[in-house]
Amino acid sequence: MAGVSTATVSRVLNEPERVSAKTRSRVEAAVAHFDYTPHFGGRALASNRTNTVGAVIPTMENAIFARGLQALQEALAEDGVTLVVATSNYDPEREAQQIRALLGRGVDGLVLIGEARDPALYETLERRGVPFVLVWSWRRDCPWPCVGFDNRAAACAMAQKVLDLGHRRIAMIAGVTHGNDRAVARVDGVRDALAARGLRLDETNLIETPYHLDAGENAARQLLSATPRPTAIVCGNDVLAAGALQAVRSLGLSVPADVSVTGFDDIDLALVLDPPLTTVHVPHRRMGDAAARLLLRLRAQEDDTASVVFETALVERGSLASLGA
Amino acid sequence: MAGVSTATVSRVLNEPERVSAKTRSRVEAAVAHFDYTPHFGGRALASNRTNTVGAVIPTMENAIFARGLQALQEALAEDGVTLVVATSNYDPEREAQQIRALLGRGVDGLVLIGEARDPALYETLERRGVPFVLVWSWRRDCPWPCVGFDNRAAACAMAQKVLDLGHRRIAMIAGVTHGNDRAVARVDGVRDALAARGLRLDETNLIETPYHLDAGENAARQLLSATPRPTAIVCGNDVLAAGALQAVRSLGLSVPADVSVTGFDDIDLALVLDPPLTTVHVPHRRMGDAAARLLLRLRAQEDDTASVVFETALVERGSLASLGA
DNA sequence: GTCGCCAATGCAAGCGCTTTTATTTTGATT
DNA sequence: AATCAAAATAAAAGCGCTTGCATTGGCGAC
Repeated sequence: MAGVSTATVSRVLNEPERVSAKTRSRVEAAVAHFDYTPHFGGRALASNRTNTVGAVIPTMENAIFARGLQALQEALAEDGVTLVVATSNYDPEREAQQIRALLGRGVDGLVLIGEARDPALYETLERRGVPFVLVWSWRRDCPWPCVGFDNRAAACAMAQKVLDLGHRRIAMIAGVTHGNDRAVARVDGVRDALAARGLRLDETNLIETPYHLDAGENAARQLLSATPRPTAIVCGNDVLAAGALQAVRSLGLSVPADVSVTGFDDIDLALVLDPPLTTVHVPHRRMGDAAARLLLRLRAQEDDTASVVFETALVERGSLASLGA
Repeated sequence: MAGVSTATVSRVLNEPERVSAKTRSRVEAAVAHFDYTPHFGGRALASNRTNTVGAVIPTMENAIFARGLQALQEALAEDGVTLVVATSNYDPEREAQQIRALLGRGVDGLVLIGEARDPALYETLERRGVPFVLVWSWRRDCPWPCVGFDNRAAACAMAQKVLDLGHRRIAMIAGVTHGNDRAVARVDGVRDALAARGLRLDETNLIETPYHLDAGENAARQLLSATPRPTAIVCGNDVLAAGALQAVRSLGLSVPADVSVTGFDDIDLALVLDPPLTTVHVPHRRMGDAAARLLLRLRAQEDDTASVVFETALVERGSLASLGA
């Protein structure tokens, strides 16, 4: 209709500056007139790019991932890249499936949570030449590009704080550590802090449980049934801590007078609890944003593709108090 | 390598039963050996299907959508369909963009939130023949397939309950109604209940605000500064209600002794608040699931493609009490 | 043994786009 | 006006897959 070849139309759509203003406007008029949209498949086939990146997260039901994804998506959208999200429900097997499924869909890049993963998977990724970024975890000398923070150090700092306030009978409700390096690191961090004071986290004071409200509540109830009962419960995330708070309340005890409780992540929930949670603030949105940028740089084969590490901050609110205060 | 034509390979991958067992296993071996994955673009181009459905939601940061999406995705995955998610941030303009972007990506179907939308968009959708399902809203005679509940009736029931408990000075914190039929319906529902008793929601007792904790808190503070102050605040969702609870607390008042507060949605948050929220329970997961099934039926051109309406339930917890109790 | 039929497979034509190469147009320069 | 380089456009060759149709081979019936 514009009286030009398809090649020119393609150029108008992809590199408008290479087409003369006159032709361009004619083509654009035709495009608008027919409400034309390029066929995705044809495009992907011919150019071998999909402008799509995939993310595999454990679950959307945890606010931390939801928020990070939101930022990720927004940053990618700025570069015309679409985000495809899949969930693994904290199951390594399922995560591998989802990654393969996304590769099959021709994603140009991947965002994955954490580092714990079958080496064969990393091999596949490298062989295919699909760039990827690991988010949420970070450790020195990680061989892959990552955007995260030091879970272990952050958990250690939190435990130290608890110790500084005089607590000695400290228990922990951790997330399921199988296939979850963040959960592992958080436990290790707490252990580090205790060890520095010659203490240790014995089996009865450590419960590993899914990141759910109920699970946290049950775990806390169990921990609090010990005699003497712990004076502080360090939790693997805020959701578990919220559950713990429920348990304490239901046992007729009070936080922090009888038991202190700490969280991790600093989601909105932490703020509305009563008492508000002392927790570790993690910059979710900024991580999502940084992950997007790093992935885009990797995709463009740019030089500056160093991992990004974020600082966390201990946020003191009401759920942690000094012993006997 | 398997000594067969590409046509046969294609059949093995798509309609295995049409290939003899012997050939099939040879092809499968070759596929496994080379770790072959079909090229998505080629596939999409030749078959004109992508096995992808798109969803445009306001935000992932609200737990209700996160949970619904999770269910949606799981149900779609059972049929080998991938979900692509985009967000509009409650902006109709942006929603339209995202819908067009998804259409451009060749999605085979769409899941959209609510019904309020430029007719031109619906036209485009129909012209393209892309099936879609509207979720979260439902009203009698809605011309499009939808999976939702009657927001208006539910809000009305909640307001009625508040009235039944003796409250007369009732205020409301609503979500932004522009482009959001759910928010509109909830306000209307409350108005219905009040009107039935000869009352009305005047301007000073209705604040419209984004669905954020802070926003809810500010709105509640403003409402509570009136003299005489309202004895009950009905909120457009649980997040706003949580904010309202904060405001009440910060003013040195107590819930429900001084002010009652109600929510809507029944997210986890409602349960951990103190007092726990009286709210409207909405079956998020079941809606996501039902939406997936309906969309798959539409895609397959099946007959049974009627809209699905869910019942909501009023959940009484501690944040609402009878006046003067 | 031959024929016919059906199941299994191969052949080959696209699907709608991008991109390289070739051609035409433009316009600046002499 | 003629020339030439540069800019703009057209031509055409695929990209990797699916699918309608043609072909083959195997097998039962006569």
